[in-house]
Amino acid sequence: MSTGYREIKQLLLARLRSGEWPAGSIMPREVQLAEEYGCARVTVNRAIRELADEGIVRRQRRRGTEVLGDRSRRARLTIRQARQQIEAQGQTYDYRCLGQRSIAATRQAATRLGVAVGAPLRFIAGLHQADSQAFQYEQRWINLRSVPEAADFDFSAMPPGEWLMQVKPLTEAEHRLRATGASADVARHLHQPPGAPVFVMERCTWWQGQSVTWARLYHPGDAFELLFRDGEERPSG
Amino acid sequence: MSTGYREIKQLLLARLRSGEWPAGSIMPREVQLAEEYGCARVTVNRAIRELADEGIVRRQRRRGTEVLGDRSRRARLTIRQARQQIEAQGQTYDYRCLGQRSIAATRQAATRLGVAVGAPLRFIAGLHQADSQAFQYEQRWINLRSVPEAADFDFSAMPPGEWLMQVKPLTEAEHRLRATGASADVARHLHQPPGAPVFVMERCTWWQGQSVTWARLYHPGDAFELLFRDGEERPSG
DNA sequence: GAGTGGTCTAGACCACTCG
DNA sequence: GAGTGGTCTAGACCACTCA
Repeated sequence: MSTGYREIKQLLLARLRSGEWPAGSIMPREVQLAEEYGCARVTVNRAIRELADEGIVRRQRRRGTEVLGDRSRRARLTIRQARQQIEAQGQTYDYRCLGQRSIAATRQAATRLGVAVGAPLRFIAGLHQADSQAFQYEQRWINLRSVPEAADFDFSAMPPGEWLMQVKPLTEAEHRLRATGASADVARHLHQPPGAPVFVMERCTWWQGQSVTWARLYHPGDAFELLFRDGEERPSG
Repeated sequence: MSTGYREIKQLLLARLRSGEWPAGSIMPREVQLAEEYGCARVTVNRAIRELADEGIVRRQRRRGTEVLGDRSRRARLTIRQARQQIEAQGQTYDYRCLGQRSIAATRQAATRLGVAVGAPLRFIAGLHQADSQAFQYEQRWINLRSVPEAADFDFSAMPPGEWLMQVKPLTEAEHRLRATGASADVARHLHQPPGAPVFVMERCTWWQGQSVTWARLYHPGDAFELLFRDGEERPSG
C-alpha cells in the first residue's frame, strides 16, 4: 500500500504518539507490520531501525521491539573548526599564533591523552578572531609519539586543528562542554575581565587507538552559543 | 569474500585514512566496490550510507560519492532529564517547585514558541537537587494552546519535564548551549554569587508542528559538564 | 527448541543530475 | 539520454535469547 520506509516510519511514529503502544510495551513484530502495510519486511526493518537509532525503541532478538519510556533525547551536534564557524556567519576569519613549544606531559595532559607523565608533547596557544574580535582562545597539546611531524611544523602559519585534519584525517573524538570563570591568562586573550563566564569545549581525539591531540577551546560567554536539533537530520541525498 | 557491511565500512575507512581517496575526490561506484569485495551492492550501499551519515562522504545521484575534506564532526549527544542524570551518578534526586502561574506571552517567549505576544502560557520555576545540592534551576513556559491540560496541573507534584514526556511524547526539540553570568535570581537559587559562571541550556520542543514548551536550564558552572563522543555509537542489538 | 531481529543476496525500478 | 545512488522485493540464513 504505502511505499517507502520513510512513510512507514512516520506512520509508526504517529501510532506511538497516539499511545497505541505505550512505553514499556512490545510493538508488533516486523513480519506482522510488513503484512499490515503491504511491504517487504526489510522496509519495516529499516523504518524501525531508525527509530531505534533515535532512542525511541529498543530492539532485541527474540524479545521484540520495546517502546522506551524514559526517553533520553539523542541529538546530533555538528562541530566545526573555528574558521568554518566564523566564515559561515559571513565574518572575516583571522588566526594568530601566541606561542608553540615542545614540552613533557604534565599529569593532567597525560591523563587526557593516555600517555605517561613526561611523554613528549607539542603545545600551541592561539587566538581565532572574527572580524578582529576574539572568538576562541585555543590551548592545544599534540602527542608527538603519534604525530612526530608536529615537532617541526610551524603553527604560526596554520592553526593546529586544520593542520591535524590533513595529517591525521578521520579521527575519533570525545568532547566536554562546561562553563567556567576566565583565568587571568584566558581573560587577557579574550579581552574579558578575570572571572568572566567563558564557554569551554575540550576535545580529545584518537586515531586507530592512539591519542592524537587534546584541545581546550575558550569562548567569551555571552557571545557564543551552540545550537542543535534532535531527531532525523539525515544529510540530503 | 569479506562478510558484513560493518567490515566493509571499516575497510573503506582504512582506505580513506590511508589517503587512497583524498578529500575532494570521487570514490569508486557501488557496483565496482561490490565486485571488488565480492558482495551485493546493497551491502556496500549500507556501509557507505553510514559514512555519509557521519559526514565523512557526500553522496549524489549521478555524481557519485565524494570524499569530504573540511569535515565538520557530527557528534551525538544524549540529553537526559535532570532526574536521570542525577540518579545515573548514584546521587539522590529531589525536586522543589518554586512557583507556577499562568501568564501572557512576553515578546521573548512568543518568539521562542512561535506564538503571538500575549498568548496564554503556563510558567513554572523549579529546582532539581542532587544529594541536597542545587543541580539545575529550571524556568519553563508551556504553550497552553497546544497543552491546555497544563493550566490545571499542579507542578509541585511532578517536574514539568517529566509530566510533558507523558502527555506529549515524542516531541522534536531544539537546543542552545551557552555560558553566562548568574543573574540575582539564578544566583540565589543555585547558591552562587551573582555573576558566577553558569551553564545554560535552552530547549524548545514541538509536537506535530506546534510548539509545546520552552525551558531554560541553569547549572552551576564548574560543577556541571556535558560529555559526548562522536562517530558510530549505535545502540546495541 | 522456537521465535525474534540482523543481515545478505539478486534483481529490479525509480529519481536525480550531468553532458 | 545515460549513469549514478536510493530504494523495494522476495527469499534465505544466522544469532541471540527466551521458555
